[in-house]
Amino acid sequence: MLGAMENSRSDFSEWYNEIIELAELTDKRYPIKGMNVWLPYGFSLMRNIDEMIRGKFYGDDFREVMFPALISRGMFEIEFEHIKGFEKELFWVTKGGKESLEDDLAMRPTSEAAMYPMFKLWIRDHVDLPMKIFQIVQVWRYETKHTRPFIRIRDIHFIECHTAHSTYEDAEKQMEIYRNEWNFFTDSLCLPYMEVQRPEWDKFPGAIYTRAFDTIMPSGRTIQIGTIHQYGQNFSKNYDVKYADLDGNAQYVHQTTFGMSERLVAHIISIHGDDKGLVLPPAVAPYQVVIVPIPGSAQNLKSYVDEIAASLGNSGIRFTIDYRENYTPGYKYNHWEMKGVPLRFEIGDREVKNRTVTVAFRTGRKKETIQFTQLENVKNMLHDLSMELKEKAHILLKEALSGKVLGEPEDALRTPILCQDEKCARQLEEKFSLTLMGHIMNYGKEGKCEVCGKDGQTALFSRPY
RNA sequence: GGGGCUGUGGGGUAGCUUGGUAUCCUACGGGCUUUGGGAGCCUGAGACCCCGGUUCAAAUCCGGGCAGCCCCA
Repeated sequence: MLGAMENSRSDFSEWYNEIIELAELTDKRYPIKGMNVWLPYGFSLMRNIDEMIRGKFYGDDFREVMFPALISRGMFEIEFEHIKGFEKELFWVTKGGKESLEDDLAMRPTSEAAMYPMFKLWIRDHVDLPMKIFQIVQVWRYETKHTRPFIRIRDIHFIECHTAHSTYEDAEKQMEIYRNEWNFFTDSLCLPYMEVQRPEWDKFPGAIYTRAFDTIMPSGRTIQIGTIHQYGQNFSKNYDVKYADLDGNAQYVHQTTFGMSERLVAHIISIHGDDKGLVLPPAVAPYQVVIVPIPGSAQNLKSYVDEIAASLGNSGIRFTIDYRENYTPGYKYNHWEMKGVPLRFEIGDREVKNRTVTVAFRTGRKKETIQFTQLENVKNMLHDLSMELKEKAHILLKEALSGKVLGEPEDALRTPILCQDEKCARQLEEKFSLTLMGHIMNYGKEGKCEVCGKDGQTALFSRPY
């Protein structure tokens, strides 16, 4: 079956659908459009990502909360562009048992409308600020078109931060903190990204401005895998979230948000995967090491494997031992490569006799044989492997930006200099048959607008997922 | 938003044009034998997406629904 993956870069969609099933990440046979079942292996990966992110947020003084999934019409329908931005993708609960509800309840598509009425109760005084909370929950969006696992779904594993501050400047500082956090996350996951300023007409409904973290897929299309939003006082004025400042005057708070989702998994699969299957970043791989014992003449194979396991356990390495009978070592090698396990230990007669460990790297580097006493180096090996992943992935992004796009026609992505004028943007969208994502903040340069010649900077036009 | 294609054991498929007994591979259970890059033999279980229509008879033809995939904007 892996044969179909031989040209992973030329038929990305087929490869993507197939590897999700083979690696047992989710089961997409659940009979409702756009809703898939997280399987143990896939959910373990997601949970490890959650934990990595959770740990960082706790360290940055966020507190974790869990809001109800339902939002009343009244909370939502505060007259505001926010609701208009979401009204077409809400799921509504309209009945309780056999009775119609007097007031329909919306399933949250994101949690502003759920949280901010509570913020109004919680925030009274400047000492209550800043308020920084996050939650990791499911959100629901009624996508009507072309759902795909992890990329466009109706039941989304979502990570959202919400903050409230006394001043716009404080909120801006928070935006900078988000950037640092995002850097940490993508470094752990070995993902490259662009920070893109969304154009006015494409920012988050209700935001003053939106910075999206866009990245490249092997198909040449781009995907947004994170966003940070500056709300200023747009929401607080509508939800009446006020605090008393030092002089006792009522002021509206300034707010920000940071959102991520299971699209992180989509990008990990896509950017690191190869013809053999997944390649998972060591920081979040369900198993960082798989031990494959190879039966032979050695009597004490199991006890030696136990020694190795104990050593890995003491080092805090996540590992599994594949003792399945009726499977040859070769089968197991392929199986765990497909699952993306970063390191494989092969333990047979030779290793038992010499007290060594043969280590195979998922990135394809030549196998190494190390002494048992060198096992403490496993963390370094995982670190080296992470560096390899990062480097390869960053090269893919840079090549895409320079026009060398993987499997797709070369016009899948364009990066001209553009000014702020919507007319110029629309003209180029028409010309390229691509969508403007915005100006690239971290890879761009300044120059003259390709259309009108006014001051501008590098912009990203692409076909987004 | 527009268009196209497809639903057959867990996965991949043959059969559909021309209506009548459902093919093969893989995975799975049991047994034996094997194990340093996808082992072999024996054996077992497992399927026509749903609803309606046409017909003596529907996997096959028609309509609707649900689901999946692809292309364009």
